[in-house]
Amino acid sequence: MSAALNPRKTPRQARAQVTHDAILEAAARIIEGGGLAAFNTNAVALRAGVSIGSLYQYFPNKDALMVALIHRQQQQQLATLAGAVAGLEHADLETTVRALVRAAGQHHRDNSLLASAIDHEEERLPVGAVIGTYLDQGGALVVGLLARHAGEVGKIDPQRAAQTLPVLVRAISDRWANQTPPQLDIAEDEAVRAVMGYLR
Amino acid sequence: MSAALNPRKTPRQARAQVTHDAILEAAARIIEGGGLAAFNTNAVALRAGVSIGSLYQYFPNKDALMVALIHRQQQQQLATLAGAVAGLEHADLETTVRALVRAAGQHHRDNSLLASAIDHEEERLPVGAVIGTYLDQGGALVVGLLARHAGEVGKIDPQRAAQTLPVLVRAISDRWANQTPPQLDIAEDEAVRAVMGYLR
DNA sequence: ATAGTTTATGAATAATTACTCATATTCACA
DNA sequence: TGTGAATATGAGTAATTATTCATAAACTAT
Repeated sequence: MSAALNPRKTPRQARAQVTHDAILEAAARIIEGGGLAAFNTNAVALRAGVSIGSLYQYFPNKDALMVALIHRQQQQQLATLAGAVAGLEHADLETTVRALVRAAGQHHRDNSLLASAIDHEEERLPVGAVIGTYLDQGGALVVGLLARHAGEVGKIDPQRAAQTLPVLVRAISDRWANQTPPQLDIAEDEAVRAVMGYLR
Repeated sequence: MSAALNPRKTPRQARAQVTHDAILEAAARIIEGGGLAAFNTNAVALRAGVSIGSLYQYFPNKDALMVALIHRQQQQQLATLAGAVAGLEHADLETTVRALVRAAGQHHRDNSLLASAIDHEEERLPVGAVIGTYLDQGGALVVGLLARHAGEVGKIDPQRAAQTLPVLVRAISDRWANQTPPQLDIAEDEAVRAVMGYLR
């Protein structure tokens, strides 16, 4: 089956970085457009505007490409959340929670099929260590938040909260955003309610 | 692409029902074992112990098989939850919530890869109407629960709660159950905490 | 400029996989 | 017991798809 899941070669020149990025971006857009069923290496190369050979310069096989994509998506997600709380150091708890919820919801709405694909593939591929890294960083975010509002929250294990809250927000946002028509305001309110309820 | 997603033929004789069921069960086990990446019609037929031709007697294409599988899984999930609250008509709120959480968690733990696969495929395939049916039934469950414990819960829109709570429970259970090693006790506690927090 | 290294190409190959169909078997029912 | 309908078969076909590799082009550094 899949031999190595590690990158085959690291881009050294600038153009190589461009190619590398284009491939990952194309993979993301392909999955977002048609799900895992549409995800194949030839389609990715085509969409990226590079040859299929170039794809295999950087990724030894399809699973390795998926692993890299998971990695990339976690980075973006973390950056989105960090950006959402930047500048809110002195806001109250609910304001901060709402900002996080809104950012997470937005990010996820824009990458709905991709997010569920990654959820699925994470379970199948040995990416535990990689995920752990981002969980730790996301955890630090939550820990800081809880520390700042220690008075307003109940007895909470920050490590637990750091894992529970993101998936909670995401699931609720998903449910309400995928209605027809999407209920974005309800999505936000419900997620905030759940988070605040959990915290108190 | 996928022409029709409807079943091609409905089993009339008992042996046909057996074949039909075996195919769906095999599909479920294949996905649970290897994810969507392992899900192909030849493998399903082999695992089911029937010929590939038999599979196509009942399902016009691979997507139709997936749709039928989604249908089946929703039925099982609903039955599991209904079973969990049967006999708990006079229990207190937290006890009932915990029973529901435990049942949902168990069900998903046994079908972790399958559940995430269905999550993903639901978004891609036009199964909105089918899903709506099960949501409504699950909603009725929640509505009844809230009515019985009206005094213990805050101001809640039952229709909202009926959509928010199931996905919330599931997401949290999933997150903690998919750790290595699985943290089943934490999963349950975190889900109960979130639900109770939401309700109050 | 030159040589060595990195990057890009894409036709070709090998495997995998969705799906068909002509035929055989089993059933329901008279 | 015979007959038509329902069910089952699986080798075979046509597509699709993962992956390779020999070659060319572009870049870096001397």
